[in-house]
Amino acid sequence: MFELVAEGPVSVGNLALQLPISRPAVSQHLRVLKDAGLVIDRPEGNRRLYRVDPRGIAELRAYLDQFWDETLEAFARAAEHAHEETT
Amino acid sequence: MFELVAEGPVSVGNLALQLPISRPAVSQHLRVLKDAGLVIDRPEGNRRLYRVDPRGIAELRAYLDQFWDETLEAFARAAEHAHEETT
DNA sequence: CATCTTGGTAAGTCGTAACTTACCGAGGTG
DNA sequence: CACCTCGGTAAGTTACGACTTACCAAGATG
Repeated sequence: MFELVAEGPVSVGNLALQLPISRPAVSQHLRVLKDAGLVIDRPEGNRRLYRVDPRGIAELRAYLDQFWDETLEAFARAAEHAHEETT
Repeated sequence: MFELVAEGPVSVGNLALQLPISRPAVSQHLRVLKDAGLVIDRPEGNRRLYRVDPRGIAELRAYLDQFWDETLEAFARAAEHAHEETT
């Protein structure tokens, strides 16, 4: 779903065609993604085109980076302890 | 859950104490995270210590980066089209 | 070796996420 | 302005994820 949206602006109906679920189901998925700040939609005449929101992706990346940092810190602490024992 | 594990190596029971769920529930969560490659566990005497797997985090970041790139690409294509129309 | 601690697994319950069909409103088109 | 396409919303069902209790295996400890 998200991967399809990432390929470029797509309409709801178009997405439904490429997925094994109904159009309303797609609509509901998109609402969740939109609420999560991961996609943006804009009206294009009769239809609505959805695309990925770079800011959402960036936010998610930042969140992951936090874990990355904490993991490294934890490693550092563990290494220190090991050193103490050896010392 | 994941945030607690990120703070450093923790035992299953210790996690359960800090969470509003039972120990088996924690165990099951950890199995999912482990299957997803996001955490690693190692036996420590009687207990098992869990910690975040940096490789899993890196993989997830890489995956996100893909969306980031595709989004930028889509933007580039859109910009080109707009240019054509203006030209 | 009896017993305690620790953690994983099994089985079952329960809440809710994900889907369906049916319906409605808005925008395009003859 | 009748009619089509497109998409969101409502209501209902159904499958599944998250939890519980009960049980079992493995390691520590007297």
